[in-house]
Amino acid sequence: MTASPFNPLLRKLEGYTELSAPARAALTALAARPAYRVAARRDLIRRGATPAHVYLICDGWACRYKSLPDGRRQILDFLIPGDLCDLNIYILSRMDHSIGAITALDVVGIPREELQALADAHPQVTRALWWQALVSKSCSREWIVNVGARSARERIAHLLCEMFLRLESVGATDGCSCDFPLTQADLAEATGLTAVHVNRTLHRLRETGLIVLADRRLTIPDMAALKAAGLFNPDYLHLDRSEGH
Amino acid sequence: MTASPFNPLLRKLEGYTELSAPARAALTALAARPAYRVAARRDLIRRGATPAHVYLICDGWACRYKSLPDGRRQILDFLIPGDLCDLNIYILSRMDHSIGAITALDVVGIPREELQALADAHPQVTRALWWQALVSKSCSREWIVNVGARSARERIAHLLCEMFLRLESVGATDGCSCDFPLTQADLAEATGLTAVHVNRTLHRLRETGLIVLADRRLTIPDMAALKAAGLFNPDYLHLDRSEGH
DNA sequence: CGTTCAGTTGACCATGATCAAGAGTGGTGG
DNA sequence: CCACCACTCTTGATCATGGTCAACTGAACG
Repeated sequence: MTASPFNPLLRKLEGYTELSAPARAALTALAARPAYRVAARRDLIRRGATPAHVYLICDGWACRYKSLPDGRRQILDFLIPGDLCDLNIYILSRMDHSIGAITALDVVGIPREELQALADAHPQVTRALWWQALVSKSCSREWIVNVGARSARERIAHLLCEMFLRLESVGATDGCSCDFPLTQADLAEATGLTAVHVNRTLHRLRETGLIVLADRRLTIPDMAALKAAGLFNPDYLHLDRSEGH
Repeated sequence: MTASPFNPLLRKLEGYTELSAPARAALTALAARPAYRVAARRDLIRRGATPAHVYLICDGWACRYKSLPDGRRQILDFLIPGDLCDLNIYILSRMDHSIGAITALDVVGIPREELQALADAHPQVTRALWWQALVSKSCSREWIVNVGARSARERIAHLLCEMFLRLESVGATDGCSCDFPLTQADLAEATGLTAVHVNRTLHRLRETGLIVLADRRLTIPDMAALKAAGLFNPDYLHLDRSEGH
């Protein structure tokens, strides 16, 4: 259990909307329960399950994914500290995809009723959670564009931009660098490419100086250039608080 | 304005969850306002707009799409009768994509406050709307798999299965046939293929007897076979009411 | 030390893209 | 009413992006 596991969520929500002191305190208290640890590469939630908790990632990276009958896998999203697994607080439905740990994970499970009660008591929290749900939908749409319309180089550049900005929004970056635990196989499953082709594409991105990526650490010396290479437009992340009302 | 524009939405929501008589009446009344017509191939909502209404498609087909700076377009979803455009009833955020009419459209615009009031008054409605939002998220995820992990043949077969089942759930099919207004270019933009390749792939699907598609009309003689061809698993549509609680 | 896993590189291949041309259809305006 | 235009579908020829198969390196780990 980390010292203040909830910080990333608070930080993210406050990027979206203002939170009153009581709302903030309530959110902090909510997650002030023991985090538990999931080993790297293990599943946190399996397809077909009906989880009674909403999981909050406190530390580490996870991914949503779906498998096809013949073993092909598609990663649908990456989850980083501050992300909530599934906001099914109103409806208990069967998972149609799985969530797997990339790295070792610290997570807390929040009972649905408790989150619901909190949302009922604090309209600001409701709004912040809605915002988070809408943003995650918006991300899904952008991923469709990524795998459907962009070239290999653009896909990877775009994904790197997205992850860097998301990490930045929860304070998990360090200047123009960040930890980056994804393997090339992970990148392949997220972008709809093969690991071999990801390797070659990363090679070219490195060659042209757009990224420095080694030892699970990513540096983006010139973000504007990488954004251009990935046709990246950050609107869909809705990181700008002023957009809200 | 059609005779009972709201039927598709009611029918769809009742597929998800039970509605009390008053809830049903309120939903019907909500849409008992004049529908207006959008010409085929016109935009209903443009990227960057902040719509004050939630639009309900009463008749016709529309699509969500995003454009890249160089003109490439990716269709993100198709909207059919009974579909609500954007459930931003809590948060007014700027559209990060556009919605365009495929065919001529009959739509009604429901003021956000009114839908919100209805949801507040009828918890069943809230639940049904949440369900609809979660299902649409689930569809987005499946589309990522479609364009990211499936072959051309699989993508098209999958899309045809999805649309047919969705049409069936609002009563817009006729045995194993349905109206199908998409052009091959539309299919291409939805599947991340070129129109030429869609043409050839459809040709092969027709050749093997999996589909009959001509004159904007689709017939699926053997749904099980088409599902197999598209690696289609209908779970993600959450059409089964028993899944709810 | 042997094993496993991530990364790398080369050779070759195939799916699907691109370019191009023509047929059929429907709509529109002179 | 007909000529013209635009759009959709179709097909062929050729190309390229990215996939497949395979072998090797180095690091991590028991």
